[in-house]
Amino acid sequence: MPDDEGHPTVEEMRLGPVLAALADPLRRRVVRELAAAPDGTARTCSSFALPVSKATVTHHFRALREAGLIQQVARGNSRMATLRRADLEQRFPGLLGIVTAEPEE
Amino acid sequence: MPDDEGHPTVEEMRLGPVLAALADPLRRRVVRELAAAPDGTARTCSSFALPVSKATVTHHFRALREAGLIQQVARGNSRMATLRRADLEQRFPGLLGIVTAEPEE
DNA sequence: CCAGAGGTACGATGCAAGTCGTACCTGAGA
DNA sequence: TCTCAGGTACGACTTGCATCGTACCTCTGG
Repeated sequence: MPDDEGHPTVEEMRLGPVLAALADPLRRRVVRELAAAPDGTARTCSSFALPVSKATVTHHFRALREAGLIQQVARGNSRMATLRRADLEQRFPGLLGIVTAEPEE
Repeated sequence: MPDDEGHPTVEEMRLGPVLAALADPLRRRVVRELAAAPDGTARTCSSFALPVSKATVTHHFRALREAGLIQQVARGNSRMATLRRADLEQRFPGLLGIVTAEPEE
């Protein structure tokens, strides 16, 4: 069962929601940028400078979080997002590499 | 440029449409069944016995075809569908394996 | 030749998704 | 303390998607 903030466990990750989350180019961009950074890198939602409103940013990060792609932890004022790299590699080996290999859109 | 029937070339395959096509469980089921069969296996749309109407089946196969996942060739009365296994492995290595590894839904 | 099966095309419908504005809450910092 | 930036919640709107029925085309088999 997902926790209070909607993070599924590794076993709870489903391919359908994961692929649906990655079908959106903005969300793939977030995953790509996190994957390009050192493992464990935590960034705020706003640091990605997505070309949409704040409300829409929240919407996209929820989709990523509930699919299991990222983890969000409250850190003071903001919520830092980290890529669940090891979990993803265990559950869907190679998927992250495919997203990373995609050229900028 | 895609051909008359909407098949993209390997270079034209885009991750977004491919992931969007695979986000649907019915379409993943088609890909899984084709991937489980010997390479080159050609099946008719109706042979998958999808639990939807004929019109919807056509819709799903078009999505798969235009994303580049399958190839459809007219064979007499029907259109045989084959998995573009080698093309997919070249363009998105490992993706097919991830879909295949998914348990029946 | 004709009936039927396999598919497509088109229009309609219902629902989910992406988007936004606004209001609101909560820490950080002046 | 007060202001502001980071996020969330909610409602509204629009677009896209999955779905269907129906009509239609085209082969194949009797």
